[in-house]
Amino acid sequence: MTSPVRAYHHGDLRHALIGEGLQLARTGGPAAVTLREATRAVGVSPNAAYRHFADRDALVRAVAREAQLALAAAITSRVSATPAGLSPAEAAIERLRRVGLAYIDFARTERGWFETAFFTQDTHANDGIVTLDDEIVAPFRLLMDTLDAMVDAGALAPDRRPYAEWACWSAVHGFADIAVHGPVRWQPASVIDALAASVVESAITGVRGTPDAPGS
Amino acid sequence: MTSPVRAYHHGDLRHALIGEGLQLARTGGPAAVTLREATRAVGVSPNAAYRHFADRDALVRAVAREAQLALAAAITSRVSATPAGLSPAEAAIERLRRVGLAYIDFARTERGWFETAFFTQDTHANDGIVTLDDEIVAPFRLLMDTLDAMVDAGALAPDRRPYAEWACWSAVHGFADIAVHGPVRWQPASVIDALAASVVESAITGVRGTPDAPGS
DNA sequence: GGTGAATGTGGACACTGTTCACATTCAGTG
DNA sequence: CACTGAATGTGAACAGTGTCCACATTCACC
Repeated sequence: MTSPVRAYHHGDLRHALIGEGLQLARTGGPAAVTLREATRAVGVSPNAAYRHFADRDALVRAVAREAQLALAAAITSRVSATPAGLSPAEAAIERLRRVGLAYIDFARTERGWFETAFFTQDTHANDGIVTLDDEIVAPFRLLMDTLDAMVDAGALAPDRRPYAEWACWSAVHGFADIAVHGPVRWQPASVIDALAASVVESAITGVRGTPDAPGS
Repeated sequence: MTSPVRAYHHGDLRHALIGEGLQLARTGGPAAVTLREATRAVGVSPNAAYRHFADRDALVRAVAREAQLALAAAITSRVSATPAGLSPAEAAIERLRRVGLAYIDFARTERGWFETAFFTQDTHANDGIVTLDDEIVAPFRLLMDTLDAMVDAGALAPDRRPYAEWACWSAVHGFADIAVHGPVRWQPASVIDALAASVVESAITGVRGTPDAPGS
């Protein structure tokens, strides 16, 4: 679109740095997204970054937000592929299952992004009161909607809805973390798949209060 | 015991560095345990550390192991305090509940140690086959034992035992991580307590396949 | 007592984030 | 069109980090 080479002004350095940061984070996690490497890759002096980010941390946070969106996209894609032909209740449960499995798969296939998405340094702590909604990330909102839909479809008793999002997110996020960092890490993929499925089923059972009826 | 000041040889530099590393990790997490700071605090030249650790990473891993033991101790202490007078099945479930709550409390009160305990850099990747047992950390073994005891006490159906450890650990570890890094972080302690209790109950329900009978 | 191994030191290098003063370019006003 | 202030990028520098090298000191043992 614009002229290919600009001598001085880059034009959109901020997004270029975020893009480069995403590439670095993808293979090396949040620690790999370094100010000097990102600016070097873009072909700009290290200090140029300071015109667009207050801090290295600000860059990492911007990259983290993108990684969160990538996670949300992966979940949405998997949920959208839910097959037709199920009863409303079955479909709602199947969607919740897909949210969990997509979350875990993303952590395993895009480990660097997953780590980056949940990287937080405790700066910006007391900048006023932080309401929960301010920091709700895209994947979490997807989970909330899915659970609400389960209630609407009669797949989840309304009195079991409160706090259900935390139980689900905890189980899935915890397993994702363990599968990426913990002792499961070296197991063959097929074993991890089985464990993931088991954990997700257990989480669904825990939330609904009763195991799903077996069958196809 | 030994002479208070040694001009050259420290005597037990390795443990001194680990101890200093623990102190640094406690407030600053794994990133704060730096080779130069640890050696400085001990009063020794930075390179002295290389006689006892191959790497900065090796030091951090040694500190991480200590942090894992601290976590295991916190869990054991809480489990040991299980009141008497419950039926064997009730006691077994109560013990599992205490494992989970102690785990979460440790993460919240000793955040730096908790982060350090699960800090892993992917070095030593292909040094031969790594069996699961090799890397099983102390807290995980505690969880396994507790679940086995539940089966013995009739509080958990034997066919529900397989994989139960992963469901439990995932839920509890995931919530701990969220409570420390995620959006729950800024909530008042009472709210986090309620969420933690809810998550643990849900995990227990998920594993057993049916909600616990209400009542004390 | 002497000798080799263990341990600690000092200096250096590359890399990082960050700050300061300065250079260049853009955008808009007279 | 010229000028001027704001936006943006540069260069040199400083402190801090991990790590390697050659060297110094001390310990343990023959």
